Amino acid sequence: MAAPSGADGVPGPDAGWLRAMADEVRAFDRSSTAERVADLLRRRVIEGDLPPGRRLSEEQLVDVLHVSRNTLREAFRLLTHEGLLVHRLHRGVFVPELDEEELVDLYRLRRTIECDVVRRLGRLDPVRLRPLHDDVAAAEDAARRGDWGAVGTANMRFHQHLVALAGSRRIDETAARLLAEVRLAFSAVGSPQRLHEPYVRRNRALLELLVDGESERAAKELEDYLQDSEAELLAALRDRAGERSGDRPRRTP
Amino acid sequence: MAAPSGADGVPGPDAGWLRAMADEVRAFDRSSTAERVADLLRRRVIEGDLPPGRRLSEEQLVDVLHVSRNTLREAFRLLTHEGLLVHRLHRGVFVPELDEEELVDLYRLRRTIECDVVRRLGRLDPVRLRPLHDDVAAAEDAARRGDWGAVGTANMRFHQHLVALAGSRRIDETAARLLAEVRLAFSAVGSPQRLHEPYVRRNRALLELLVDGESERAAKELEDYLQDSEAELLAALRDRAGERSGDRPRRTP
DNA sequence: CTTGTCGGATTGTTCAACAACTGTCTAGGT
DNA sequence: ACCTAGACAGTTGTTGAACAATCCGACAAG
Repeated sequence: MAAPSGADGVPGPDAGWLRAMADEVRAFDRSSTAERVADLLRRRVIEGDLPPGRRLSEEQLVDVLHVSRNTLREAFRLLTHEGLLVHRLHRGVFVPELDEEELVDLYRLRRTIECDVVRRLGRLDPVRLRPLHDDVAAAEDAARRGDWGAVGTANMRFHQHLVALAGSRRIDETAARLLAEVRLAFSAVGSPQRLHEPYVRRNRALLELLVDGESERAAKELEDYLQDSEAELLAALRDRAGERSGDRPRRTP
Repeated sequence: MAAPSGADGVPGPDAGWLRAMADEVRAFDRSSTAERVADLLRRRVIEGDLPPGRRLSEEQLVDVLHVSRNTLREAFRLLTHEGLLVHRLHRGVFVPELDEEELVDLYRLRRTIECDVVRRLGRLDPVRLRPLHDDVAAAEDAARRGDWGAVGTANMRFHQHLVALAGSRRIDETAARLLAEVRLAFSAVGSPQRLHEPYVRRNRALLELLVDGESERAAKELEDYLQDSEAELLAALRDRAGERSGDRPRRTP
């Protein structure tokens, strides 16, 4: 039903044709207005244009986007479900501020999913690893150019393609949510180079372990990888919190 | 921010009081008509009152529930995101019919999360296992009474409390969604006794492994457990599908 | 048996208005 | 100077109605 497979009838030679076409149609008429608005806002939030803690006014956005309030609210709901906005009753929607506790929680589930996916992989057809190769190559290229934003994007796509190897819709969706939230944390931190550069190399190392079918070792490596990433992000977050409370003098000295 | 913990201030002796009260208030003022409607429908769907494949008419529900169409649609969105309803453009919302592929996908993520949570547990304070004890006891009690619906409910709560041991909000929420979908699959299958009875004993066995701190063995046991559960559900689903296509004669014999 | 067309029914989207709630500010008391 | 109660303005929650777009079955023509 909800599965986009065209596997209803004959699995004849037309299957590829039909399925590709069906997917295209689906992508085209995807219910539009609300989702288009959601796409727009999603980009803004992930890109960091909207700072964490900021409230998104319905009235204001309705004027700018020329959509009805109900439609806008539907877009809000989509993004809220993705974790990119938080909704507080009678107060509106806000760009979430990930505190340390939230970040730990986020990485907890991320480790669970990604490591488990990798551990269960075993040896697999090299063709399926192609998207991962492309992502690593893109990251290396962007790193050479010094475009750390692009490096971050490529790294995120690497992880998305990594979990996609499990071939599970629900895992893909859950991972997508988590990775979007991770990017949110990224955007709240300065110095993107220090944040992304080390993981270009580690992604390649991870990929090579997968090519060799060393899924168990790959899972172990990924575990450390994510541990380090979390620690670094946590440190950056703590620094920022320190600055914030530091530059404003105490009320009663 | 979004975390509903009341652990902001002093962890003094009042913590229990305050937290309980805060939870109660929160449960009360989460009114938001849409959420109340969603709660109502959620129960109906999980309980199996609404058969899979059934369409929920907006007009009809608006009349019965005395809410506006927009509000009802908001409730639909909430449940759609939980996987308890599917939305087909210009056709309405339906109670999903889980086919075999979907069920496999569902259990794939369920295994990933539950097993990983258990594997990482290690030895832990017996107090934290108390909810699990209660759930197993409730299931055994209901089984003695022959109330297999209650057995199913207790088993589901056992798993919810199991993953709660990880102490992660995101894991709790994801598991809740998955378990709701599992119940959906249950309701689509007859003979609840055969479906639930074996797992009462297996839940107790699992719990005892946890009491002994044998988290690695517990994870392994849980893996088999879920494998069996999936297989049984798949078989039941296949049977039902067979009956359906069987009682209608072929068009061109 | 397939293809084209029509009409009823249902959903998608928008709008405007009112009710309910939140955070802030002020007035008054201690 | 500090605290509390109450009013105020601004925002969100909810409703009902309206119109456009789309689906579905039926019916007719090739």
